[in-house]
Amino acid sequence: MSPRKTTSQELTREIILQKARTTFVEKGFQQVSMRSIAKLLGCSHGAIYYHFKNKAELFYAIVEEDFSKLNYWLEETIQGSEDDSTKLYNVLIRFIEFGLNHQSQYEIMFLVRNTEVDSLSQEAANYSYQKFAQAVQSLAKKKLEIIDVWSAFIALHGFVSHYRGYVDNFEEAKLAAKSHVNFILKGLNG
Amino acid sequence: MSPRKTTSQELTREIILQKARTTFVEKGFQQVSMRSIAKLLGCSHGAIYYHFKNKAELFYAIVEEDFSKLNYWLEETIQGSEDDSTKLYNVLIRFIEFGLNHQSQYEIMFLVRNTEVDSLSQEAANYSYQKFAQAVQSLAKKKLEIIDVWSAFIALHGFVSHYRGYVDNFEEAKLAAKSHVNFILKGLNG
DNA sequence: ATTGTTATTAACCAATGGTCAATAAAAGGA
DNA sequence: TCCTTTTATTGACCATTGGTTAATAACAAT
Repeated sequence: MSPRKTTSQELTREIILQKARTTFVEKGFQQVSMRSIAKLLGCSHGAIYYHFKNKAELFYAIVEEDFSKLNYWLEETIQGSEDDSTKLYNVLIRFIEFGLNHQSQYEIMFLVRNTEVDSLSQEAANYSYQKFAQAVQSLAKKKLEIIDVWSAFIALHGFVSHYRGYVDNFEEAKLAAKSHVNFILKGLNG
Repeated sequence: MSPRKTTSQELTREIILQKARTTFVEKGFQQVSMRSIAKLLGCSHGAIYYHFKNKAELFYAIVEEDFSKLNYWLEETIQGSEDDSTKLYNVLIRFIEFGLNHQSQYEIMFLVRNTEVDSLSQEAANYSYQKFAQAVQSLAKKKLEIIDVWSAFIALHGFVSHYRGYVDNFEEAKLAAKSHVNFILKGLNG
């Protein structure tokens, strides 16, 4: 009989995002229901729909934050003080690192082909790829074919796309990642 | 008031598989419901559960057939009469070709991390990789590191995993596929 | 005919994503 | 202080989903 909580315990966008993030990261998009998030928040599922249009939009709000983190990270690597070949290596490794440490987000951005989330994520994914391509091209020893940069990206994507679910974080796949990156560098430099 | 149809139109495992296959391939695992298959078959969804334990098992029965096709195809390529480097190229291309022409099946085998289908698909996926690794190793010019074979596989997987959903079949991504395979060959031979 | 097996139905269950009228708390005047 | 408007929340409701199961009709064997 209390259709509204007192100010102190009111539901904010930020509080929802915070709780939803950890839950999505733990269990993945499909396995999390709006009702389960509501239960964790101690509110009704209807309340969440007041703050977010639907499940996809709630999720996307989370994803967006993380992707700007990735872009920033790539940018930072380019600006760094190491020599170019080290930087290039780092860009590739860090892409994998990001993918495996933000599996749920990576899934939505680069894997899910669900019409619900598609139009939103497509744009951001493209932007992130542009950042990546730009980084690789500016750091490579020789002038690269754009198609080879694309292949390098696809090969990285394959790594993340496979190891996601098998490992919990980047650390667990670090060795394999390093070796895979060296394989890709052979493709780029050869 | 007719809890059973006459013999001529009886529901068999084969008829279900046939109809379900085309539907799954068209729309993907998640987008197809047991009820929608039943509607196409002109029976109730309960009837399907008589023939298959659940949705995952029905789908897996379909996947299994297609994967034995892939294994056979790889085998056939190794046995062929071309020279080894052509054969190697073909093995890589054909893996992609299979992936893009059987997207729904590929998804379940190599992408889905859903506990419902997992234990079943894991085995078959492993077996297919063994076939692939064996083929690549026997066809390469020089003795390959197993980790490099693995990287090649992961890189191919990335290609399929990305283009699935964007293209309807292999033909539409053929050019990109050829270029990607050449990229991978540089990694293997360099 | 009787019996047992096989196939099919339809009613049922618990979840899900999503909508919406009702309503109470808060905020802002007068 | 009282009245009004805005804002946030609830919970009942809807359609759809995957899955279960008792009832029963069709068939085959005896």
